Amino acid sequence: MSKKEEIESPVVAVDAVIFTVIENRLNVLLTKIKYGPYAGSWGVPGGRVRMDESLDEAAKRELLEKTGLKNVYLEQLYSFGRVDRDPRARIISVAYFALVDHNKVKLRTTGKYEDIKWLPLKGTGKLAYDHNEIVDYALFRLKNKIKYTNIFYSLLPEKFTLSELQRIYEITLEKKLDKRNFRKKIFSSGLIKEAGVTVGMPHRPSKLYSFRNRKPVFVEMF
Amino acid sequence: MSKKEEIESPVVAVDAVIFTVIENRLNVLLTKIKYGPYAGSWGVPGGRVRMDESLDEAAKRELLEKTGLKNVYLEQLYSFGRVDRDPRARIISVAYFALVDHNKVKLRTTGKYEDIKWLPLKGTGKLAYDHNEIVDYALFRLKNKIKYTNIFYSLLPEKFTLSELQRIYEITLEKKLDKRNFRKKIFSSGLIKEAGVTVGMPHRPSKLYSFRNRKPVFVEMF
DNA sequence: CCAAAAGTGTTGGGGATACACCCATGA
DNA sequence: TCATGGGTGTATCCCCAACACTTTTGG
Repeated sequence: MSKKEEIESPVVAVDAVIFTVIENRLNVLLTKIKYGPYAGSWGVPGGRVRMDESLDEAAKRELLEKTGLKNVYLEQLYSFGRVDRDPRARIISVAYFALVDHNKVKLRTTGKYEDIKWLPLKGTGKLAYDHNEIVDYALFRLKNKIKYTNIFYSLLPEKFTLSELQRIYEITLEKKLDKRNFRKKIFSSGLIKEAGVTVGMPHRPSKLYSFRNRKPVFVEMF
Repeated sequence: MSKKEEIESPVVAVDAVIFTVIENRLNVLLTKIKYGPYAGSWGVPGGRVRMDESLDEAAKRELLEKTGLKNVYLEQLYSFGRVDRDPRARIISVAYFALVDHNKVKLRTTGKYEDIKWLPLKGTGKLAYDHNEIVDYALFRLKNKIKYTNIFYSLLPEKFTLSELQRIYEITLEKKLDKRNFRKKIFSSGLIKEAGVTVGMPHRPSKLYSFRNRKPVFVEMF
C-alpha cells in the first residue's frame, strides 16, 4: 500500500474564473488555446496542480501568473469531473472564482496560450471544454454571494463612491436598485467606512468610502 | 502533449459525509480504518475515482457500496487538497454529502475497512485525516441548505407527520421552533402534500404528508 | 376521564419597498 | 445659471415572531 501504485488516476487541474467590470459590463479573463482539439477556442485560464502545492495555492499561482495579482478575493467554486470533459485526457478541474480590479492587472501571456484578454460575459460565445458551464456557475455564485458579503472589496479601487458601488451591484445583479434603500442597506451592514471626498467634479463632491475589511465578511443585506 | 505524460499528479478520491437521524440526534456514517497511519481511527467512507466514472458517479458508487442506497440526496460539498492531508500520498478529496433514512440502510463492510457504523455527530472524537474539517463543513452546509430546500425528503420515510418533520429541523438546527409558525412556513412553501392519516395512536390522529418532489427544490423558508 | 400529541388565529413590531425633492460644484 | 450627479426622509405594507388554548384519540 505504501509503495507507488500503478493504478491510473485522473489528472488534477485548477481553472480560474476571474471577473472584473469594464465599461459597465462584467468581463471574464479568457485565454486562447494553442494546442489540442480546442486550439483557437477561448477558455478560462487553468493548469495542473503540482505535487507540492495545495489546491488553493495552485489557484493563487494561476491568478498570479496571469494577472500579477495577489491578495484578491479567490474562492473555490466547484469541481468538474465528467469523464469526457477533455477529449485528450481524464482531467478533473477544481474551479475557482476571483474578483479583480482590471486597472491593477497587467495581462501576461505564457507559452501555453496564444492570447489572453478580457471578454464581456455576454458574448464570449462557445468556450472550450465545459468552460461555459463553469463560467455560468461562477456567475450564479457571484450573484448570490454579493448579497451577504463584502467581496467587492476586491473589484473596486481602494476608495470609491457609493454610486460606484451601487453601479457594480446593478451590473452584477442585472437590475436597477433604489438609491436611498441601497445606501441604507450598505450603511447598516457596517461593511464600509468613510475615506474622504472627491474633488474637481462638475457637480457636488461625493464622499469616498472604503471597505472596512479586505477579507471576506458575511452579513445579511439584500 | 497527447502522449502519456510522466508528470506526477495527485490522486483523486471522493469522500462521502452521510447523515441520518437516529434517536433524536444527527449521526454520520463512519468506517474504521484498517491500514496506514490512521489504522484504528474512524473516518468517512471514501475511495479513489476511477478513470471511467465522473466524480458524481464515484460518489454514488461509494454511497451504494456502503449503504445499498440509490436516489438519495447527494451533493458535492467541497474539494480538500492540502499537501499533507494524507501522510502517505498526495490525495485530493472531493467531498460529497448525503442524507439518508437509516432504516433503509443495510451497512456493509468492504475489505478495506474493519468496521462501519453510525456515530452521533457530537462525540465522534478525532477523526482520521482532515475528516473533522470535512464533517464540520458538511454540517454547516446542511444547516443552511434546509432553510431553502426540500432535501429532507431523503432523510424521512415516504410519509411523515408535521411533528416528525419539525423534529428533524430542530435537531439539525439545534434549536426549538414554534409549532404554529413552522407549519405556516412549511405549508406556504408548497413543498409537501397530504398523504393520509395516522391510526392507532393514543392521541389525536395526525395527518401524514409527503414531499411533492423527490429531487432538490429551492424555495425561501426560514 | 385522563394523558398525550395534534392542530389552530391573532397581534405587534421591524424591516423592506416605494417614492420626490434639495444640494454643491464646475463650467 | 445651468447641468450634473450627490445626497436625504417618510409612509406603507408585509412578513415574521411571539403567544395559549381546544381537539381527538386510546387506554
